[in-house]
Amino acid sequence: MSSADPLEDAVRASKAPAIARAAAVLRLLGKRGSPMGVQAIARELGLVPSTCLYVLRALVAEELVAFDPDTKRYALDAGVLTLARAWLKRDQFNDLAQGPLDRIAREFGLTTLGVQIFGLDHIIVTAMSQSSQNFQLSTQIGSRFPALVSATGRCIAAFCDQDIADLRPRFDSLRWDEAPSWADWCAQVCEARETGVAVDAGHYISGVTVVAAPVWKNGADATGAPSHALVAIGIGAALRGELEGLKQALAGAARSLSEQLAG
Amino acid sequence: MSSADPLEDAVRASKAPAIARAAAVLRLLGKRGSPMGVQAIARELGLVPSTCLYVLRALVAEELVAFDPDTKRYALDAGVLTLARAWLKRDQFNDLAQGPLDRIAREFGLTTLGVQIFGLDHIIVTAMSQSSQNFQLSTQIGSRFPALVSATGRCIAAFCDQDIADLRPRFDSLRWDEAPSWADWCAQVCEARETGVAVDAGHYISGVTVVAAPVWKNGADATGAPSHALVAIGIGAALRGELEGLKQALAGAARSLSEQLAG
DNA sequence: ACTCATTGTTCAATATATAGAATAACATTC
DNA sequence: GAATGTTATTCTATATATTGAACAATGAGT
Repeated sequence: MSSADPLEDAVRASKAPAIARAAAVLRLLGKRGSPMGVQAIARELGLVPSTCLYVLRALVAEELVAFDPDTKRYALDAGVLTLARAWLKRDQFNDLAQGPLDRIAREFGLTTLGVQIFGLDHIIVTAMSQSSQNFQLSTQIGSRFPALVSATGRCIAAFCDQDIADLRPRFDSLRWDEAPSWADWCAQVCEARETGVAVDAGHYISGVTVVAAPVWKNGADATGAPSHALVAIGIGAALRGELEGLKQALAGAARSLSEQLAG
Repeated sequence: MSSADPLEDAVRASKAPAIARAAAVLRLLGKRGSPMGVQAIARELGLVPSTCLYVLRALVAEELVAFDPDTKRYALDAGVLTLARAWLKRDQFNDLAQGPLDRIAREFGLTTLGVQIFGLDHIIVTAMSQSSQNFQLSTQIGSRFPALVSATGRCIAAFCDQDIADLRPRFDSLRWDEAPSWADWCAQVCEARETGVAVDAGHYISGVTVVAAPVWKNGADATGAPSHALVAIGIGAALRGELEGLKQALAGAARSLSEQLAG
C-alpha cells in the first residue's frame, strides 16, 4: 500500500529521510523563483512545519539556502553553484563533447546540446553550443526533459533493454506539438536502432527539427542503454538539404565520443 | 567544549544532522574528481560507514549522486546542475550585473566577475565576462575565495561591522603572492571605504591587478556589509594608464546596481 | 589455493530526530 | 484597539535514524 505522495514514499523508504526532505525543499525553492516562508514550504511539500524549519536551518548552515532575517523568507543560495561547478568540471563527457558540439554548431549554424540520460525517466542538458546568438532556440544547461520525447527519445527507446510495446504507456503520456502515431514512432525507433541517429521533424516543436545520436559511457559494444546523447536543434526549413550531412556528423561525433569514453 | 572536527560540530548542533552529512559528502565528491567508495568517504569525513551508506543511498535516490553498480563507486550527479541553474536564473544580482560586466570587460579588454559575499568568510563567483578568450585569467563561476583576500577583501574589510584591528588574525592567515604589510593593508582598506573602490596591484597574484567595488542588496545607504561586489581582473602592466578610468567605471556600475537592487 | 585484509552490507539496541500541540510574534481586519 | 487569522518558533514524548558490531564479498599477497 503506497502513498499517493512521492515525497512521502521517498521519506518512508529511506534510512535518511531528512535528505529526501532537504532535496525536495531545494527543488521547490528552485522552481519558485521567489523566497518562501516556512509554512508555505511545509504546506506545499506536506511536511510538518517544525520539521521543515529544522531542515531549512540545516540547509542554511550549509549555505545551500539563504535566509533573510527581516522577511523570514528562504531561497536558494550560491552553495549549489559550487557543487554544480565541481560536477561540470569532472564529467569527462562534457569536456570531450564540447569540442564536437562547437564544431557542429558552427558548421551547420544551429544549436547543439549534450545531454545525460536518466533511464526512461528524463534527460538533463549538460553541455551546449550556440552558433547564432540572435536565435535563442533550445534551453539552458541543467534543463530537464522527459526521456522519450523528441529525437533523443527515439534513441533511448531504440537502445533500452525493454520491449518497445512496454513503452506504450510512457509514450501516451508525452506532450508533443504534433504527436506522431504509435506506429510511426515505432518505425522511427527501429530506424534509429539501425542507423544510430534519430530525427524529430517538427513533432516535438512545430517547425523545429531535432537530431540526436546516442553515446555510451562504456563503449558502443555494450548492449545496455546509452548514457548520454548529442543533440542538434535547428529550424526545419533552414536545414532541409543539410539534414543528411548533419545526421552523419552527429552520428560520427557520437561514435567517436563513445570510443573515447570507453577507455 | 567543541570538537576539532567542523563537520562533527555541525552535526551535533543541528536537529537534522543527516543534511549536514549529506552536504559534506557532496562537497567531498565535488572536490575529488574521481568516484569514491563508501569506506573512503566515511573515513575522510569521520562518518560511520553504515551511516555513510544510507546517506549515499538517499542522495542517489535524489539524483544528486551517481552510483556505479559495477565498481560500487559514488560520484556527483547532474541533479546538482538543475538546482544551480534555478539559482542563477532567479538571483536579481546576476541578471542586472551581467550587462555592466560585459560592457566593462569589452571596453577595457579584461575579465570581470560578479561575486556574492558570505560575511567575513568567503566569496563566490556568480557571474563572469571575458573579453579576450585567448587569455584565460581568473576563474570559473562557482569558485570560492577567502573573503579578505585581494581587492574584494579590502572592500569587505572596509564596510564590515567589525573594528579593523579585530581582522588581524584573519589577515594573517591569508595567502598572497606578495603579501602587503598590515599597515599598508589598513591604509588601503580606509581608502576603499572613502572611495568605494579597492585595488590590489599584484599582491594577490604577481603582475595581476584586481579592482573591486562593493554592491549592497538593500541600497547603499545601509551601514551593514555589502552583499555582492563587482570585480575586474587584468594584467597590471597592460592597464597602467586606464586604471583610474576602470576604477570609476566599476564604482559607477556598482553604485547603479545597488540602487537597482534597493527597490 | 589459502590466507589476510580489505571492501560493501545487514542488523538490532539506543541515542535522537521528528511530530504535534502549545507558545509567541506578527499582521490584518473589524 | 481589541480580535482574529496568520506567522515563526519552542517543547516534549515517541517513533526511528544512527551506531557499532557482525556478516558477506571481493581482491591482494604469499
